[in-house]
Formats: sequence, structure tokens, C-alpha cells
Amino acid sequence: MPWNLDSDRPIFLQIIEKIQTDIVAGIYHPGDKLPSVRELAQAAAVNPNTMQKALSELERTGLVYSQRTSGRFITEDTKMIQKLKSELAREVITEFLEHMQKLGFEKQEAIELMEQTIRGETK
Amino acid sequence: MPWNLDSDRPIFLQIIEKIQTDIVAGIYHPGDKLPSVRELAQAAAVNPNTMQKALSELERTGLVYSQRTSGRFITEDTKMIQKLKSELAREVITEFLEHMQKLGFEKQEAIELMEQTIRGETK
DNA sequence: ATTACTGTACTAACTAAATAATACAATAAA
DNA sequence: TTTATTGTATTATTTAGTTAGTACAGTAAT
Repeated sequence: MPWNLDSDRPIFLQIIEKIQTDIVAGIYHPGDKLPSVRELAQAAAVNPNTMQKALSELERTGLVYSQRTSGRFITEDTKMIQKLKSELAREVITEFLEHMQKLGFEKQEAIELMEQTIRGETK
Repeated sequence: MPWNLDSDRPIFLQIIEKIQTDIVAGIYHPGDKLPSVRELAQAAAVNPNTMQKALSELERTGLVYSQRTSGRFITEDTKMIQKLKSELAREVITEFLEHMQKLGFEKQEAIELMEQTIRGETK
């Protein structure tokens, strides 16, 4: 599972989004134990401090919790996860429509162009 | 016309995208004279150096050109503008589908959820 | 008890982006 | 000719993000 971090945006933000996404997509399951800060940092090829910063933020929002010395775990609150999934999807959709509108495409045009693009890819 | 710059990404990149977008959306027209570096910087509330950096990059790609002392102008190459519009639209579409896929939605699901979201907004 | 692993905290150094403050050459307008 | 405006260039400073290195306290396993 590659981390695919780019340098155009703060890395700790990209890490937060990556882990959030993996949770709502079901790659991490409720109650799962996360690798340690040091392991995650190595896997993502970033400094442990950067990983720690991202994890602290995920903890602040309640998506993960830490058990002082035994490790860090995904929340077991499935409703929270489901709600987050809806929120993130809505954000992505809204962002898409705004972008397309700024380029000069109305909502229906945007959808049509997308369907056309998909057909073009799979043919 | 607000600039809406956020601090999550390099400002000069956001400026580049903003001006690109305004050109392909027809807010700026081919041959139009742009405001001076200093005026643009003031309008966007950034340092002139930052604006200059963004404009230099736009110039490097050929989208604008500068006439040494009389100012900066939008390219008159309408084909280039049209091509850029298609490219940007394709990027936005691809990015959208990738994001949704990472959240666990297949292409068709993504489209359906988007249509559903639109109906929910306009009702 | 000792060992190894956990999260956490702290300080220093480095880098890229952004700001600040000028300066200069070219030209259109006065 | 003078003035104002243009793009452009240069140097210094500040700030946020990142890295580097180290340290400490708690706990499960040995």
C-alpha cells in the first residue's frame, strides 16, 4: 500500500487524509491496531515527528485512540466512520462541481463530459 | 472577483491555477491586457514577488506574454486555450474518480451519488 | 527484575515559500 | 524632456513544515 505523498501540500495533511480514507474504505477495520508511530513513519518514508503530528490530529477528531503503551487503535464507533464517509464523499463531489463550474461547465455538462471520458477510457 | 487563496498549498501555485482557470472560462479574453504585477499583487493581497513568480510560470507555458514595458497580455492562440480547457477538465474528472474510488465508490456509484447530491441541493 | 516496545515530548537545524525593501531599464504619456 | 508606469532583478528576513536526534514514562513479555 503505497503512500504516494507529494511535495505540493503539507505531508502531515496528506497522511491524515490517507488514513481517514483507508478507514472509511474499509482497509482498516474498527478496533484494528495500527502499526507503531515508528513503523508507520518508516513505511511512509517520513520523520516520526511528522507521523506523530498526523496521528495526534486523527486522535483529536476521535477517529483513532491510543492506549498509552500498547498502541493505537481505530475507533469502534462505526456510525462515526459511516458519517465521515458520507462527509468526505460530499466534499469530493462538491469540490468536483465547483472546479468544473469554474472551468465553465454547468453541472449537467460536467456529468456528461465525465461519462464521455469514462467511455473513452474503457473502449 | 475574489482570489480565495488558502494556506494549505503554495500560493504561487494557486495563483497560476486561478489565472489559468479564468482564461479558459472566458473571464479573460485572448489579447486582453492584464493588470500590472503590482496591481494584481494588491488585489490578491500577496507580495509582488509571489505574483511575479506565478506570472513568469504562466509565461513559460505560453499562456501569457509580456511586452517589456507596456504590460502583460493573454495569448491570442485560441487553440492553445481550448486545448488547456480540455486538459484541465480531464484532470478534474480523473481526480474526482480517483478520490471516489479511494473512498470505496466505483465509477457508476460515484456518478449516481453525485446526481443524488445535486437533486438534494436543488430541492 | 530486565528487556523491548509503546506513545509522547523537546530542542536544534534545515528548507522552501513568502514577505519586505529596493533598484534598474524601457517606454508611453505628459 | 520629464514623469509615471511597466516588467524584472536582487538581497535579506520571516515563517511553516520537515528532519534529526534524543529522552522519558508506562507496560507487556521474558
